Amino acid sequence: MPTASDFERLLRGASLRVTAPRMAVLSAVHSHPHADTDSIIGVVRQNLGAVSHQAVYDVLRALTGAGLLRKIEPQGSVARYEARVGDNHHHVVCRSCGAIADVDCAVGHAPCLDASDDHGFVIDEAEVIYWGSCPECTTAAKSS
Amino acid sequence: MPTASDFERLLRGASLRVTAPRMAVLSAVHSHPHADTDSIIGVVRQNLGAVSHQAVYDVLRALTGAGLLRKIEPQGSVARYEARVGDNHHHVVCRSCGAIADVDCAVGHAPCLDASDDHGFVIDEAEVIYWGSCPECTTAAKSS
DNA sequence: TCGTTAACTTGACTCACTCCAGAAAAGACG
DNA sequence: CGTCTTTTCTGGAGTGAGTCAAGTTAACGA
Repeated sequence: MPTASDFERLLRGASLRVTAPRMAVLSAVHSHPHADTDSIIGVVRQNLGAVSHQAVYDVLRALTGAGLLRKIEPQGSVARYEARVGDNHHHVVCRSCGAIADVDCAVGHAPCLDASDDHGFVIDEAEVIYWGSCPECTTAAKSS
Repeated sequence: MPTASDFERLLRGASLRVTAPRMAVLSAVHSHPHADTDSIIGVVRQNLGAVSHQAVYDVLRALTGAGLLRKIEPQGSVARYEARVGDNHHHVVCRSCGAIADVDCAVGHAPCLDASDDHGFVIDEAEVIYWGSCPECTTAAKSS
């Protein structure tokens, strides 16, 4: 778990101003991976008091743009953010409860980056989402 | 390009009632792959006259549930539908203009379906989205 | 310490999508 | 063919994540 000064260093490294909302958002995402925007707002407000939702949206966009956070939005779910960036990992999401877990890349460092026919597109990233059932839901389904 | 009777057979095969809106939606999706809901509504109205957006949403959900259509929704885009189902193909989407193209599976019939650590999840599908730049945007970016 | 400029606040607004209740049509059965 | 039941369609209101815009506040370099 990174400290406040780590976050500050991250922000300065991205030439972003160091403000309380930004620190709080960074910290919230680090401690709540895959949290949706609303939860992040909640966590930030617990730590800072009143913060406008607009500020949080703003900060999230700024940090995502700077590469400090990553935004993921699986179908049927609202936007979620995570702090693991730059290591090209993927996600499993549970069809019934929506739980998300990280999955490291199965086939080397840039999985499936070779499409069989790329239609002339210049591909720079492959995003993989595994759909399935989480342990809890699998158990629940069996016992019912 | 399938004919009206093909669509009718599809609907009956899925034990769905054959109605004009459904035929029109099927036809629209077949002739406009990756179209968003609004465009589909537009095409359907061109063919049928007045149809409520509600009916189209309803039909799209029914057809998607029956496996006749597939819904895709890349980040930052509204829901789109396509008629290619059951062949496990993926998509490239252009970061700048949002264009979508089909990509056949690169590594056999179920690509990347083996996650290195599945956290106990039972995985039944791997969805891959390639991000990049389409030929038009690549050219435009170079010349500017 | 001061000025510039980026960041934050407030509040209204948009837009894809959903919910609801009633009307209409499709399919089943005699 | 006519009636009944079920499903679908219509129209309109509603929801909620996210955005826009204008004005205020605060970070940071000089």
